[in-house]
Amino acid sequence: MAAQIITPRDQDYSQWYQDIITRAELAEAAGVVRGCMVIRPHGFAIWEKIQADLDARLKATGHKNASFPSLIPMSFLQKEAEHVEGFAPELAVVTEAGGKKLEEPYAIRPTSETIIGHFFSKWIDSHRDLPLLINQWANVMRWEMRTRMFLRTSEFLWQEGHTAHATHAEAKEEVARMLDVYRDTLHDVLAVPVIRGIKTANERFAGAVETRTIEAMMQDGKALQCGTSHDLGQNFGKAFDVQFQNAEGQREYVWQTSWGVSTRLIGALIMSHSDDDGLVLPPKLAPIHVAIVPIYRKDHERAAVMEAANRIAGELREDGLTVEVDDREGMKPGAKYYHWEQRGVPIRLEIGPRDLEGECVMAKMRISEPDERGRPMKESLPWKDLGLAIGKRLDAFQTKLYDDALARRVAKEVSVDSWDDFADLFKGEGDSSFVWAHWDGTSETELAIKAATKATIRCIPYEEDGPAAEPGVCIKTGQPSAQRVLFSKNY
RNA sequence: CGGGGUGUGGCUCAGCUUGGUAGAGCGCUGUGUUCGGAACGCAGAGGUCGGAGGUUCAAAUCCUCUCACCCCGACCA
Repeated sequence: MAAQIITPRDQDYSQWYQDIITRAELAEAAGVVRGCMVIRPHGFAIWEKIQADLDARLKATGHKNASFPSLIPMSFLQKEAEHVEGFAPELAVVTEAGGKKLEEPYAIRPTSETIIGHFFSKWIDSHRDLPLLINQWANVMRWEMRTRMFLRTSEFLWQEGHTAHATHAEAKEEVARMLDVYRDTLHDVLAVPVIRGIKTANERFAGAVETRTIEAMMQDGKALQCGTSHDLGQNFGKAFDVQFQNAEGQREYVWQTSWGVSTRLIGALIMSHSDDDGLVLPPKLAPIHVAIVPIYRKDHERAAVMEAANRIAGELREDGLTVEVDDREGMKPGAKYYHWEQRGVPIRLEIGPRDLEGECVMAKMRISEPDERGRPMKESLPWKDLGLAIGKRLDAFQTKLYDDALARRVAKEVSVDSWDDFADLFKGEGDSSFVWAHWDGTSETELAIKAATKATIRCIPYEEDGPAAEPGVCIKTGQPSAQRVLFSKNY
């Protein structure tokens, strides 16, 4: 009888989320530092894989990595009025260093537009210096009032891109390009389908002219903002005096962009694919692809089985797979199955005396339908060309996770035209879905809807990512609307 | 910042009302039997009860102060 270690989703979704993180050893609350977490090796390995993939994409689009100080003079933050207003409440500030009170306090960076703006102004003189395409992998600190592991912690890891361009049109292209890079990463690597769109003024980044977003639906129907890309216009250019001389010899302010994704993506991963048995990882991000569980009773069996297990592991490693042989003594095979399933290992191989005779192994995918007897479906695979067979199954698994996540989202997407229907969808505490509805375009209406239902406008969708554009009337006020926007409760 | 809660072996907690030898389960160490979906026996190790002060012959327990963390609301990747 299986011990109920992970709280089922339908019983307590948020406890389930915590349990997954704990059991998979992804992270734990730091405890000694408010709102911070420790990302454990298994969680960090996933982050490193996301990083590696995304970093290659950023370089392929012409960006270069750099590193700026994690402390920012307070006066820098105050140079852009909306920016400081947005971030001031959540700043951690250093007022003393080296045993002395500082002349001017430093903020621990909540984001780096200001300090990078400062250096851009030093580095940019001519239109020939543009575009300037910089990325930084960094930690940032935002003293949030309420934290949740990976989704919102006081300190988190991210990448922040910062670019400067000669024209607004060019900057806008960059904003769109980078949002698509994020979309591609989420689709191809995380296997998380997203909707691209534009944020309303209420949800816009502090200091931006326009904020674009990718929004994913979690299994409970709530939205998670997975990445953003901002058109900063000339706001920071003016605040930090970032000017260049154009080909005609005139001085102009640069047009800037910034964009980022964070360790929140790991939260998105968990809440997109995992089940009541534990973490589920897409093969492209799994730190361990294959776990091999040897099965034996007697000593002579053990020797033969271990020999075969290690030999197979070696062969699979040569095929480029990461393989773990679970040779722990005194632990029954069943316990080992659960161990690796909770950690999200995509495929498990069992090898025992029976398999030695047939020169095969039993393979079990992390997610599989039950067989005729209601037991987990397993498949016998020959030793010959095992790496090939596993590779195929991992590819199929990667695709399946995306398809399943998309299907779940589509099942919870709905267009509504009456306020009663709308309110009904968000009635209960945990009720949420992706609701496409008309909106009159005003902040007042958006806020009124939020106050009534806790649902907010996640984005005004890209044409290709939302329902076909058709005019209508606002769900709340009856005023005219050009297109439907995406409403949901969010994390 | 408002409201609530919790601090006791590594983890989850009991003990506190009614002061009197610091406990359980899990985990850990050793050992033997087990081993194809979460095994069991035996023997062990491990705790200044968040901190400071007070009351008392005696404080995990009562009182005062304090610190930290967690949860619920308003902000955010």
